[in-house]
Amino acid sequence: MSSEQQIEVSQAPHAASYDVRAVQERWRAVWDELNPFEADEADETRERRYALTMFPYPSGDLHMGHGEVFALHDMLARYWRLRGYNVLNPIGWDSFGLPAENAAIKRNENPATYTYANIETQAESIRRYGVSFDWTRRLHTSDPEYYRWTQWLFTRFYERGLAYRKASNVNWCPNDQTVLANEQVVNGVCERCGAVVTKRELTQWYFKITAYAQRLLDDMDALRGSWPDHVLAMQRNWIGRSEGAWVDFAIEGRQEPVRVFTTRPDTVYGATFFVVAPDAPLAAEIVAPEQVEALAAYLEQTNKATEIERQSTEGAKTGVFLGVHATNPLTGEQMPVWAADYVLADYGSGAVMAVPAHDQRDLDFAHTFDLPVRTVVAVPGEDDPAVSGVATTGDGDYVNSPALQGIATKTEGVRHIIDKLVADGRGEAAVTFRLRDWLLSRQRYWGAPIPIVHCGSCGEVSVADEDLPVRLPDLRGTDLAPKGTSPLAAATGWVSTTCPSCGGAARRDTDTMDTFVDSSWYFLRYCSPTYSDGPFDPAAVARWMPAEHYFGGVEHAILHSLYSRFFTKVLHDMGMIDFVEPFTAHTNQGQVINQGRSMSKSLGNGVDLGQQIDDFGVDAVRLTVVFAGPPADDIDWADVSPSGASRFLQRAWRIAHDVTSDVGADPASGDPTLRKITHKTVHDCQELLDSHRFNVVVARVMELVNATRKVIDASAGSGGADPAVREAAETTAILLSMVAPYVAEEMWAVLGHEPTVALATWPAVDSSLLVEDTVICIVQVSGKVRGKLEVASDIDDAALEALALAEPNVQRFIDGRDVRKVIVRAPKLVSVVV
RNA sequence: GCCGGGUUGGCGGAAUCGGUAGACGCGAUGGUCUCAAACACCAUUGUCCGAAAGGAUGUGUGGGUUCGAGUCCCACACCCGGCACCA
Repeated sequence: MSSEQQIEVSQAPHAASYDVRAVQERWRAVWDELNPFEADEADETRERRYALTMFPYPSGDLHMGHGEVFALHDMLARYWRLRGYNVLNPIGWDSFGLPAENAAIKRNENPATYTYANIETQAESIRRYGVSFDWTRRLHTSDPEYYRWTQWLFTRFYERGLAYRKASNVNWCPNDQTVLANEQVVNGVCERCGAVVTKRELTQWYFKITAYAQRLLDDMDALRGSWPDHVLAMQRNWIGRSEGAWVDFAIEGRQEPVRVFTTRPDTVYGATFFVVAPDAPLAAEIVAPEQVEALAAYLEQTNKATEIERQSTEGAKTGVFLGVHATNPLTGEQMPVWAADYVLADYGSGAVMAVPAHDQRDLDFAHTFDLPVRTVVAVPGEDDPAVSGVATTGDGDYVNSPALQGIATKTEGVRHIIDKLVADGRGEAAVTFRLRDWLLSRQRYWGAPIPIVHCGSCGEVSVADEDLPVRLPDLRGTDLAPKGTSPLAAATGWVSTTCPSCGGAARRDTDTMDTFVDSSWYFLRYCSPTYSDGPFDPAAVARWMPAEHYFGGVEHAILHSLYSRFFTKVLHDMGMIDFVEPFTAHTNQGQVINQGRSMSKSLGNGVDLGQQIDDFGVDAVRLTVVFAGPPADDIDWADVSPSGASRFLQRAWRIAHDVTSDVGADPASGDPTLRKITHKTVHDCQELLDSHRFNVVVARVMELVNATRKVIDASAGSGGADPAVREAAETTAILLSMVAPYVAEEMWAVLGHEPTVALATWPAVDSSLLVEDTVICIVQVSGKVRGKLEVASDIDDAALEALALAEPNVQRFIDGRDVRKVIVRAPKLVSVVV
């Protein structure tokens, strides 16, 4: 910083308030010049910490949700910086994606135009919001220098067999005209646009995330306690591990037996029919000639049903007999084989053994089609399902089960049957997962092109590293309109290329990648955003990763988090990084709502972040969201008071202006009570911040300001000369800088410090000031508070007991009764039992 | 149905080691200032009894453990979130 730079501060000595706008302008300029928030790549003396927050998608300007997450995240980042850590706090944009493409079609332009204009707007708003980002590391996933490496990673996954193409029945959004991952279909509708999702048989690209299912599950153990419980629970549900067995069923007319998965191999004796998913290849394969037509009709009916109808558990079961029989491997009985849509084609083998007595779905189906029910577990206290119509699943005595005589528990029964199946060569223990492979190809333009070339003679060939990135051709307007195939397919000049392998004519793959691919590794790129020899500099990543804390929305609890965890594990296996989990700790901030409901145009209850800032100032808005409650809780804007926050900040500012002692005045000579409060506040705030209880930190700073005000006002206005008041005011400025950086800078400057409170350090706590000379001791009689005593904090038990028993009101309640016991917890409590 | 989280004044919340329940703030009421209002400042503010001292009661419901429970245990109710024909 040049020495001639002077920071002008509103110096009117007894001004009642400050000009919020002027202050915001002034300090933003100082931060831009000094860049106090840049991570120091070279500094080896300070411990490093990586503070990560989910990068925004550039649709329009920032909204209240951004205001909340940035305020919370920044409080933590600034706290770490104050505590002396070398903090990496980067920002970027998740800038590929459909909204920009849809906007571009309407505006007849390239999506980049809209995207980068929005990014500039948001960047300006974020800077105004005073978030302590390191702007030198800014990245955008739609930049060719970024997606070059997204493509590079794809080719590495491809080489390892983790990216592959297959044909299957996939989710199709008729509105966006693209396929969707399972994760993007919510209650049968497109998560993005709300259109009812249908199924289509298409060949698509997948990432083999299922190969990592067990590790994704196991490694969550290390996250317990530092990730939200519900996020871990959601991921666990999503992965959906289940233990059971593969059981072989011979099917007439088929050479090989069909393996089906069951979690209840102990109920094979109760299997009375066999069900295949109508859309599984197996159904068409085994159907008897005379039933081919019936199956085709049923399949058509099933496919027409929307996902919502199909997934509905209401309503009668449907199905069609396939005209063949399967053999129960334990009873040898012939069981009819049916096709029914309650069996899912892509789970297990797409077929199940039906045990109607002990599975409600099978029982409902059996009732609909009048199929036999055989109870094999007699559960005590429950009616026979064959009679009651309610399937039982509990432990009980096995009946009709020759191999399970005398066994009384499910666990034992399961193990027993698995052993038997293994011995007979008809099955084995098995684990299946609900998790499916990640469908990553999209038939849209504004994403990273899949770096694969299709060659007539060589087949799929990945583009050579030195030819990356495969850049998007410049398409705009109606060229981008959804047609069911990728817009890239229409760019014929772009599509035709030469085969990297044989040099012959070939075609580029015309799909682009799901934007979740882009965001699965951006946190790694931040560590070395301009690195050109790979997606990231391994040394830089080793320095900063894993991120100590990740702030973001709960809407990414499954998708983005799971995918990022998957990428991290793959990169670990590739030897590029030495950790297996990317985010050590994770917090989901709540939503900002208004009047009990989500903000929406139709309800007219929207709250505009920019307007709030114009009305109350950045500091007051940030303080409001932090003070509203715990970070994970929703904030109802109708319940909070930015004007109250603003009032408090003015009070704090006046404290600094009332300080009349000189810089460096020795606080030791100051008011001892205030000093204790100051040091206790710093000490407590440290613990509160370490456990992310940011709202309580604000409350404690408010208490400090209140206490300081009292001292200033006490001695007829001369209290401002007390060095303890200066100490309190400086402490307030530093603590406040985490939440309300602008007013904190004003305070810091008026207190005679420069150049910026952003370079201040956490106040040292004098532990001798944390010890109270006297404390209030409460005295209970029969568990009720009957007296309070002010006693020396080092009083011994005997003396305290004597004092307590002598207290008049305590005496009154003992009232001559026998004192049976006295519990003394000196110096805070005496409990008298009568 | 399964999984996860929760239920504390008029409101947001605090009490995170089992030890004064209601910190801090909002709102409300009264007051000072003002011709008046706004702002600001001061005081009061869980409920009930009481002039006060003080007492009773009180953290979703019912039980339990303990000298002592918002906090621990058991059962239940309700609310929020996620998943849901995954065999």
